[in-house]
Amino acid sequence: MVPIQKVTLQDIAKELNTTAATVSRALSGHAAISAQTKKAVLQAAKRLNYRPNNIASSLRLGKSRIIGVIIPSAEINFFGSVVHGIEKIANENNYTVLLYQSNELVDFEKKGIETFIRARVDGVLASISKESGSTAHFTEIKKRGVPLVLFDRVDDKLGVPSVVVDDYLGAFKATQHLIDQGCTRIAHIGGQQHVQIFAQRFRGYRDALQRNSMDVNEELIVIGDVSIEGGRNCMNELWQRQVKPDGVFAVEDFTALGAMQALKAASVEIPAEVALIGFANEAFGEYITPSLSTVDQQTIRMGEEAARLFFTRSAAGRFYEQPSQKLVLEPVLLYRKSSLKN
Amino acid sequence: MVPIQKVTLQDIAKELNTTAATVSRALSGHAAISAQTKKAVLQAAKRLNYRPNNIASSLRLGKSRIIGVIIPSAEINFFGSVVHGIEKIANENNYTVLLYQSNELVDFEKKGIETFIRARVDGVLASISKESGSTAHFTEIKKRGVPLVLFDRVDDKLGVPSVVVDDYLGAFKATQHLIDQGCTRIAHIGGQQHVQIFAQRFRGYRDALQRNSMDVNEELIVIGDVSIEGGRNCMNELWQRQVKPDGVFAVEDFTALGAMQALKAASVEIPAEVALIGFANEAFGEYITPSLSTVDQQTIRMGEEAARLFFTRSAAGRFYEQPSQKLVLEPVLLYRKSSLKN
DNA sequence: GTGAAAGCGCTAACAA
DNA sequence: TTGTTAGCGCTTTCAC
Repeated sequence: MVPIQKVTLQDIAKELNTTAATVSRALSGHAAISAQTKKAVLQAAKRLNYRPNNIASSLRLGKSRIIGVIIPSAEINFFGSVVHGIEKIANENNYTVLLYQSNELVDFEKKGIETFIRARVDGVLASISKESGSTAHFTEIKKRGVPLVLFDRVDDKLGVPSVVVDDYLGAFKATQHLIDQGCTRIAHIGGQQHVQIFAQRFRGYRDALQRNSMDVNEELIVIGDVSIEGGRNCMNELWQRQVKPDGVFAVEDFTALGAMQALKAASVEIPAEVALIGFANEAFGEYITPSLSTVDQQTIRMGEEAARLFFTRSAAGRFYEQPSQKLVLEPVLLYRKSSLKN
Repeated sequence: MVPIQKVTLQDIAKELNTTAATVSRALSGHAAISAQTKKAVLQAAKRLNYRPNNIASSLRLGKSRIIGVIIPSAEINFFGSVVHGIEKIANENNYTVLLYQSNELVDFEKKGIETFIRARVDGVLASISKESGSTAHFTEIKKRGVPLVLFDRVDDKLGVPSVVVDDYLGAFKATQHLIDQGCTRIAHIGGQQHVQIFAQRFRGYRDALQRNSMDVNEELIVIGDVSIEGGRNCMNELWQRQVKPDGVFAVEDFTALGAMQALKAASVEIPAEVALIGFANEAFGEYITPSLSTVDQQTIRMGEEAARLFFTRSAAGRFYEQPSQKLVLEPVLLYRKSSLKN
């Protein structure tokens, strides 16, 4: 039989023949309180094992000290890592993070938004699901005056602050790296071009070639599904064409993994015959053989910056009464075995 | 300039010349309400874009409809997957899940517990961090009458319901599988024996050998650090000994990965010369070459069962006034290329 | 420096 | 079927 404790400010007050108001002030470090009372309250609180009821305080204050975060999936390393960054800053500000997974589906996204509004979170940080045709449901958050910050998968049309990584630059750097390794026939395995970030990576690839006075050869470009399967198929197709690549920039790590599997199956040496680089720095990249060169997207910083954007803009006054900001982070190249010929 | 909406039951009531109580009843599907009123309320609620304030309702009802979950790390695939299972059942019951990462540190664990108590969560599901010398801080939850369910990393001494996987059986099956593949010198790379689950996996390995009338040879057993590095070192040590194994059961997937790297470095063919199997079904196991055979720990089900334990026991009356249960799930073998000789 | 009183938004017991 | 009233636990304004 377990006795249930439900100690409130009242209980402490009774104990000391004073009122809840005084106890509240003592505990919250209010200035106008005698050292003596304060000490007595602190002791009694400890003795009775008092724990503040955040629900009551939230109701009274009209703020919950909770940030709601919507991500497509916690199982994608990228998002897990961003959340880490968010949590860090949130903790520093005595905020708690509530997580919601959209599973890349608009319906879940809507449910998440609904949940957060009901929970009266103080702000929402979100990365938009791939499925999102319409992003209208996000305006509901804004309409209610609840701060919204987008990260990575953003929609500029929503007119809210956001944090992204420079996909164009990352792709440019990755391609330049292959050029530096001596590759002369660099292929690109790309993703659906209606997805902004994939299109930008494609642009970065082309521009890097041109900057180095190299031709952009259609024979070396193949667009497919962004997945292991997709990478495998694209690589096989590339390998059957006239011109064989000696370097491959894949739009994303899982795609690169598929390409690697296809090359291995064809007994092509990596990186000796074909150098390979991906994008995203997924966890498995370190573990596979050869380890996969890739572009790190500064995930932790992305999370930190998104959270900071929420806090600083909220502190500075009404969140939406400031010009919308877009923070662009610089990606970092990770040189691993799949691309280093030396 | 964004107008901020703060619509309450009162606002709807005024609109319809009735009271908040009636509106509340209409919205919550109370029986004693006229179809007409109900319809009018629903319409008005929609028109005014009303959203219930969970904070107020939680305070009133004394329950938050939130489950707090404490896990060591979201970046370990295993836990991410368990959380998925928890969320599924939570959603079905209209509950929200609050996640807290302990980073394997007791201090964070304590902070998580503190946060959850303040947030007045209706229950806590937790997996204990590796560091946990003492688990006394968990009694704080129980003492307050808040339901606590442990999963995977449990402590029977706490006397709370729990869900685990049968580590002994998983290890037994894994070893039996290597025997079935024709291995006759099966090595074990084990983890620190003071960790319960590692000791049990060791036991399963030995018993499987004995059941098949095979010797347990000390030459084929090496205990080390549970990590990639540890696996690599242990494998190298094994390979320098008199008796060379033709099968290896590693205590865990990362350890198996290290072993695989060591074998590859020594140009040993897997599985032809040495068959290899791990434990945990980490994501990378599918992607490496050869793909890693392993023991799946029924993560989703573990999460589901833990959540169900919370709901059913809570519904059945006072959570702690029932005998404590321990649910043991049966692990499932995943046959992949690293162990299949056929 | 402390107390009294009100109210955040909701729900439930009771009354009508 | 609906209204009245009270109160969940906290914080804050206004007195004193």
